[in-house]
Amino acid sequence: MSDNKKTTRRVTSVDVAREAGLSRATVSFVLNNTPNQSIPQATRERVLEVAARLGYTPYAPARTLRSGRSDVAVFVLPDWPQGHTMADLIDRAAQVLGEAGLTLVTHVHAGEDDGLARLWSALTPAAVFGMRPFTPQERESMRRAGISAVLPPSQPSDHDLSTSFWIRGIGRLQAEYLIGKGHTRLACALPDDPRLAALGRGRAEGAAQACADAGLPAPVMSTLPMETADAAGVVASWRDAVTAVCAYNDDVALALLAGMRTLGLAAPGDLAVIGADDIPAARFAVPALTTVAQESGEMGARIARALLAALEGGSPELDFLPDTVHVVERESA
Amino acid sequence: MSDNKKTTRRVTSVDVAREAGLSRATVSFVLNNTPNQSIPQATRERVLEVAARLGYTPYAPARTLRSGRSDVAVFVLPDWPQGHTMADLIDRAAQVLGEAGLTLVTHVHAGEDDGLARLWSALTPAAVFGMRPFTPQERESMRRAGISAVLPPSQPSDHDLSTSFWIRGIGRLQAEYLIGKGHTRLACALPDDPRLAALGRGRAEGAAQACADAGLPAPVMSTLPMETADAAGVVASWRDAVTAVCAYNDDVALALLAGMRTLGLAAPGDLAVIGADDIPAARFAVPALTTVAQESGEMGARIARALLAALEGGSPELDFLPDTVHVVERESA
DNA sequence: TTGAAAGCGCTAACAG
DNA sequence: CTGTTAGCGCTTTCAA
Repeated sequence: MSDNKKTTRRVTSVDVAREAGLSRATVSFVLNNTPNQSIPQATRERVLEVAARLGYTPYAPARTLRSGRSDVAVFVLPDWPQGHTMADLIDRAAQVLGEAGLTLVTHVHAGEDDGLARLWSALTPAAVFGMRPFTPQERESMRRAGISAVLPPSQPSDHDLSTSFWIRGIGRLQAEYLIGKGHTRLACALPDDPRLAALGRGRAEGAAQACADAGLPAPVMSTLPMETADAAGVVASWRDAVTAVCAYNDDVALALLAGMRTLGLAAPGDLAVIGADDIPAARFAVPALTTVAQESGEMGARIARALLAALEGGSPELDFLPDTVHVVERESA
Repeated sequence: MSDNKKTTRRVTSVDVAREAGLSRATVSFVLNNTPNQSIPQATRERVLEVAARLGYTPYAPARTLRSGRSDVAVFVLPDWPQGHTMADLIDRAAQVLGEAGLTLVTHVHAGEDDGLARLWSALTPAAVFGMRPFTPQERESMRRAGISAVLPPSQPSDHDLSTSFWIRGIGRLQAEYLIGKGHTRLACALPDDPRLAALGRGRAEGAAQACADAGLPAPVMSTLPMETADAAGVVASWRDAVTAVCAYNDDVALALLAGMRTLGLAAPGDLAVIGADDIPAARFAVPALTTVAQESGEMGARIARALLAALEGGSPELDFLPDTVHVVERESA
């Protein structure tokens, strides 16, 4: 009749020990499979049985406090909307990390305040991955929080995602594809959303690089409003000067196509359009959108493995190689 | 020259106390703004200054171990791709929770293994929100982990998101809109992706409810493959029997439109189509897609407030009322 | 083979 | 007004 008044007290290893008639040490040994301990099979089973029966769960804070290491990895995401690409990446990364005993969580951070410091002190992650390089201050706060595995590393380099192959490579691949089709005057359609500005610039730089490598003039850079009429205006402004465009992503490409339709222009005849990300809507567009897709799951796995390596004390090797990205050829380019 | 060999030791409150020539207790009091303590302003400033200079950060595990409460909230997300809607929801929820001192992280969980139990014991969250009701086992594991604020609550009810207004309301609103336009024979286009099956069913049930309420026959239920040709097949199978369709979401609606185009059919003349979620691509479709949009930010705030209330010991009141969702009328219906 | 005990960093009751 | 102290639950040496 008398139900427990408050929330029932947590089941600790002491409870298990008492119930099993053993000491906490013994319990801890079997629960952690501590090597170099000769525990009789009978005792072992006894502990396991009692633990299960009592519903014992190790208590993370105590464990972390004692061992100095937590089992949490954090991916810090920017506040712009994430799509399938990121979802796949996270899924695979979580899987790889999980196999190594780490639990992956994500945290979206707009980058304004001191939010990240709060994150470290609320979570004490063992490893952190960010979509953009961390500032020296952020890096310092992580060091203080004792986080040893951080990606990307401090030196801006190829590891810097906003300039890495992962980002620039997309633009480069778009431009190379278009150039391969015989186009010589390109444009880059940049995203309207200010949060996407840096990414947009990164991808456009990749495209510019490809043009330079091919001895072509630099692409025209235009930011593309996400309204059909405004998009049409931008398209009109390109008249004759460009024959193909690298859109920041598929959403932008779709806006472009809509603007062109308004003007009575068709892709790829009047203007070739290539997108990025291969969202579900891309294949259903008219014309079906040619786009760049990424093996984001594979990238997630690589990130996870790099993080794990860093945890082991190695220096994180993170390479976003061309093999993780490819063109999906449809009709628009 | 000699750089510190290992990772420099963590700065603890003892360090601050020593440096400031005070005791840890005093330091703790000022750092936590403990009430009912009369600390001279001078001492207070001294502590703050030293703490800042040394770069002191409280250590979560110790704090949590001692106080029995963590500052972490977790949103458990299903493994299907999340879009803008969820991003907005999470952003706002994080903001509201942040103001209350809680840090929000998300974790994607496919629902297969014991992943959630691992999550609790790696994180010790104070509050948890899930997109779907938790199973009794999961609920039990949370209880054991001492998590007091959980949403949705145990009793399947309106709070059960897969049957709540949040989900069913979408389908209901789609159908009501279509019925309001004079349609009497509806179909529901369900998602192909098995991960989306439950959600799809929920939305379709809402639509069926609306038909029943209007004295109309139940809608035809068809799952729609995400391939133009296959989608066309489904559309063809509806011939004459349906004049309007509620698509699970905008991606499905776009596939539908593509299939119709193949058949030489146009919306809304031959078949009216309404989507859900209002993705960016919706407005650029031909014809522009009429869809149902949600005030997901507002919902995020409500979830956060309900969680906070639960933490205070109140019973979580979570209502997804009609005011969080509305039709965006464009051309396809 | 198992038990006793120390201590991780922090908070809060209790002394002084 | 400030310092001393007792644990929170866990791991892990060290002894028995």
